[in-house]
Amino acid sequence: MANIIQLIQEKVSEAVQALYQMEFPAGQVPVNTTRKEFEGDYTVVVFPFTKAARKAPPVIAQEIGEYLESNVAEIERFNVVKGFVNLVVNDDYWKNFLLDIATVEEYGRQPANGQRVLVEFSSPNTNKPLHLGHIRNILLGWSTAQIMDAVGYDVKKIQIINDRGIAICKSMLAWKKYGKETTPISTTTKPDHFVGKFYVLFEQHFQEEYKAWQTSAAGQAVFQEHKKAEEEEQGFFKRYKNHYFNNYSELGKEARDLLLAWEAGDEQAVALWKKMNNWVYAGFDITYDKLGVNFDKLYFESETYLLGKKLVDQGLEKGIFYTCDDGSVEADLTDVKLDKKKILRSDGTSLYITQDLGTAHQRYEDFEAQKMIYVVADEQNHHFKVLFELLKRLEEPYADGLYHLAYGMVDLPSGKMKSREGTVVDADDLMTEVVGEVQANSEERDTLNDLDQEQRAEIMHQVGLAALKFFITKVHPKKRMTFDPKESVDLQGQTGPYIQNAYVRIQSVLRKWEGAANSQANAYQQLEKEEKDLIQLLFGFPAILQEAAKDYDPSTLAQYAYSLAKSYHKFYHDHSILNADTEAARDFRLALSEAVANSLKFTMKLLGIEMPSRM
RNA sequence: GGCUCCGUAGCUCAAUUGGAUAGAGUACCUGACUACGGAUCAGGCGGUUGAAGGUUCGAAUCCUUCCGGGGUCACCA
Repeated sequence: MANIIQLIQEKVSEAVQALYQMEFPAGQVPVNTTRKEFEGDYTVVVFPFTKAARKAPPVIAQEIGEYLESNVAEIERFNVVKGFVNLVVNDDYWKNFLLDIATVEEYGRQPANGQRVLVEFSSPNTNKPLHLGHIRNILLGWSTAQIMDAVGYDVKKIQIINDRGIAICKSMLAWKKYGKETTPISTTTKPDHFVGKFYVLFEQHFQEEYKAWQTSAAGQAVFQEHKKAEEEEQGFFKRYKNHYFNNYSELGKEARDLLLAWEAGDEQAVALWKKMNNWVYAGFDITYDKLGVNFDKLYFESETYLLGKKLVDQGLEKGIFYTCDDGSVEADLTDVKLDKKKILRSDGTSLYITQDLGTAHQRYEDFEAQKMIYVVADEQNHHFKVLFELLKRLEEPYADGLYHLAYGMVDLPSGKMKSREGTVVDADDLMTEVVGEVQANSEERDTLNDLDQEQRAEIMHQVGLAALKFFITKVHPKKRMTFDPKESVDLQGQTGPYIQNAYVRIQSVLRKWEGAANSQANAYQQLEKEEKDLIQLLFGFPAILQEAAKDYDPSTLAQYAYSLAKSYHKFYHDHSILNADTEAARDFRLALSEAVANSLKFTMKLLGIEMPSRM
């Protein structure tokens, strides 16, 4: 069956050729869905043809409308408003389309295209638990992976775990000093939270030490010597913190010594490092599991941080990089406005960018993917521009397939999340909270009392996570978003549970219907407006999926799922299904309901949201 | 300061990529089925799309300038 939009485009192109001898590519003919205040399904905008036609827009619109009406069987009639032709597609077309797809579980899914794509997301540090920022990252990454899979790619989900460096050493040191051999089990603490607690403890002790130093003779001397003109003491010491950590701090020295010991392969340091990281991984696994996500491969920074030096050598040979007087290596990207970039330290050790060069190359060797998507917050836009430019200059074969899926940070109503001020929203706490809200709500409603505890718990988890996930994924990735915990537990209105409820209603109807298999749906005449709205939404889905994949933007799917659910709720309210006037109407509406349920389920799956059949 | 992203209803977000009278949810007010699930539906209130110019049949969308906010400009990651 021909796609009606493409058909209209082709025929308009044909009409313009016949009527005005104008070449106009079919693909560029503007066809929009008709605004609801006018009669029609699709609208052709005729302004682009005015120059060639040398006629007034309404006249052109009339002529094109007449051409389509008599040359396209599916076009029943039309009307003209200014330069717009509103076209009415006949009911048979919509009916046939609906019956074709009604039982297709994942209408819109594309066949495999033979290409592979890697999606990197989450990528946590191992010194503290996951928080709200990670959740946005993970939802985006997971959803993007599902979307790429749905349009035909072979997708591999990966994360790089930042398991080394000074941060984890801080947690390690704090545990050694103040931990008294306690463990997650002995304190019945979720293990990643246990490790995070020691990171916080380190920061507290360090802060105390720093405060004391500030008022000491040594601290005051440094202040007097290094302060800028007119600089206040408070501002100076805030700025000086890193320098203090590296040059004066006792705790800083101990932490750095621990890092050096680790790098030298010191047995005790490595053993402690392993112990604490394993605690964190055990904790992450629980969180990932609750979020319903998983990965195909993990990369550990401790294993990859030395990669990249080979690429540096290659770059030097090719003349892309050069060695500075002090022995450090640099790339000059000033011609593309990216300034100069250090690639190696003067002592020959790697930098962040060096690692990323190396891991990109390594991933290509591991997977031979044509595309790699990095889901990383937009504060790293510059870093990725530089990284991609360097990989291009190194003529890496995948360089054209690199994409940084940058997303805006998540703010709270009170402002930015700050770990130092304790305003960071913990991922586990957040999930517990939404599920708790659902539970309270569900008890009032009392619709699940025939189920056992476990089944109920699963449903409430699904509903709670739907609320949380939809709240986040409905926002365009690029935008910085405000996360209001109060609103995120809403279960009414433009929410995940609202969409689930549409699905649940359909399941309930389908359960009640135990009719014969030979459907009368085909005999149905005269579509109701609400039915047509639903069919047109379903019809538009493949294009929306394509768009979501092209733009790496799950939010368009969230918007689609919401409007489909909304239209269904209205349809359900206005029209009786099982008690319809005729058998044909009943059967048609059952088919329509099934199609909507399938599309809702598929779309939500792409967003990482599960659909319960009751709630 | 340079570069970059953003600014839409009180609040949270849309707007078919330049199309018609800028739409949803929320909050507030009002209404709805002895009906297949009321986590629903309908109505009301709410806008100079940060400001001013420009481009054209048409601008929230493109260009210029300004205002406000974020990010970034490390031999940190």
